[in-house]
Amino acid sequence: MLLISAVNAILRQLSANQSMSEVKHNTLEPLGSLSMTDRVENILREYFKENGLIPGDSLPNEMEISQKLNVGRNVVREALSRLRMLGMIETRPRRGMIMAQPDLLAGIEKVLNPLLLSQDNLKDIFELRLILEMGISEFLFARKTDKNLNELEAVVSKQKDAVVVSREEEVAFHGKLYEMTGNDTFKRFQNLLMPVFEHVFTEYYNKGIHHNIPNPVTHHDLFICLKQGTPDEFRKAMYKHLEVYFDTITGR
Amino acid sequence: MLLISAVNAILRQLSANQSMSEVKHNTLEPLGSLSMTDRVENILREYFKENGLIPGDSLPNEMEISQKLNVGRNVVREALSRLRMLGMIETRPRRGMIMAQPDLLAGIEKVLNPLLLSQDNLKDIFELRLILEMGISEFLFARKTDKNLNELEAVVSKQKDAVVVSREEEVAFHGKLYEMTGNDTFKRFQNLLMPVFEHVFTEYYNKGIHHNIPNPVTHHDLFICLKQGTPDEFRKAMYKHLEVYFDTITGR
DNA sequence: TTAATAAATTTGTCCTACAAATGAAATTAA
DNA sequence: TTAATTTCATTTGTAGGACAAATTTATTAA
Repeated sequence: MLLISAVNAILRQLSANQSMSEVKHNTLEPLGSLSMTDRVENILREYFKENGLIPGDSLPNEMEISQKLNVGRNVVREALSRLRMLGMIETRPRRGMIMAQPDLLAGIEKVLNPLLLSQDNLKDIFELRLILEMGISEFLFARKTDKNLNELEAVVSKQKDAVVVSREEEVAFHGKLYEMTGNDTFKRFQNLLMPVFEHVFTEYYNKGIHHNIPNPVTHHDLFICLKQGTPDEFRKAMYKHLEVYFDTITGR
Repeated sequence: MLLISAVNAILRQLSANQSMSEVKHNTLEPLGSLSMTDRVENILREYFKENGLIPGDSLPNEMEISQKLNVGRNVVREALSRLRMLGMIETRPRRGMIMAQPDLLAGIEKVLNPLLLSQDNLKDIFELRLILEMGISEFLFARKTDKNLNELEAVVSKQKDAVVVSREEEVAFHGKLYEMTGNDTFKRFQNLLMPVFEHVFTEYYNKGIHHNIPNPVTHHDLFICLKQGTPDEFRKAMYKHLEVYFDTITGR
């Protein structure tokens, strides 16, 4: 029933493939030749949008879908399995499937394997972190509270004025900053990027292209600046703090 | 063969579930009870990492995996289907499966349906765009070229000093900026965020909370600033340009 | 009317089967 | 012997059947 409104579009999409077995190897297929599973996945996602489904809405059962689309239940299940992975749908035993709130970062999370990503992607992620760190000033100052600042102080007090801090301390400090933006997605996103960032930089650093930064800005300096300064001052300090990284992008 | 090194760990993980049919409803299962497909998906991703597989490496075939893991081929195929969607693996007919370079943003792309995302997620995305726009200055100035600037000029020349520009012009201008960062992932990421950003803002705007910005900074102003100014000046101009959005986050 | 029981529905899992595709092997021709 | 062609074997993609578990719904009993 639920699928009725989409049947026409679906049939249109599938009709070209109905007599697949005869033509598949005759027609010169475009590079992006899609499997049935790919197509069903796309059809379902479009169907969700077209029909304005929202979390909680129930979906037709697997058999109904597979019959309407004229594909095997296996194909439908593979497509649904993908959507389930992304958090778009949930199945409650016997109650059938319902729409859910997808996890925005689930897809990226699973894919963040430095060995698999292209060099370009790795470089992009490296830079993305720098962009983000430079962009959070306004949010930090708009949302800093005494409580937040005290917690941040607790983090930096362990590091004193150290120029070189451990990986854990680095993550603790910047992680706390991300948290203070009040943006959970941003925080999670940054935390995902961090290991990749380090992976890229270590690789780069091991190539022996080092620069000594004259007057390094420590975490403690940043803290003071966040407490007493302005967004612009903080950003300038952050730039200084990250200068060794920024140096890598200007080709120096 | 390829799976041998992982078999022990795998068996350990699966052994608790071998006699599933008898115990499933007796033992109080933790909330995050995983399906076989979920577990196989995790096992495979771990296996990729543990064994340091890189793009091009070939994988065991489906039967081998399903036998080694002692699950049905369907379960294995559902897990593989997920990984294929993320671009982690590819299958070449008859040659079997090989590792591939995953598409970093494929997962997010599929999930960006404003009707499904939580209000929190939508707000986060909205803010993320602002963070990114504020963070790109250094990259723009590091990578601007005469060619780039000319292309940007072509975009703004169509808009003159207009304060209100169409959706297309908005996308064209800012999209060009993202492009000029020289970071393809960033550009793609921003372009994904844009529609969501607009969706959130329109919703917000329709609630009638408007502010007149005294001296609006136009796209043309930004262009001039990028051409002749400094990163800091450009960022200040960008803040002004986006002020109507920033106003929404300070609770005004 | 309420409680207990039976039936029906739907997902998760396993299994079998087979077409298509293609690399490898075998066979044939020069 | 070598080259070309044919045959064979392997692996994925797809279809479809079967059944257990779980839970909603319907039915029956008190």
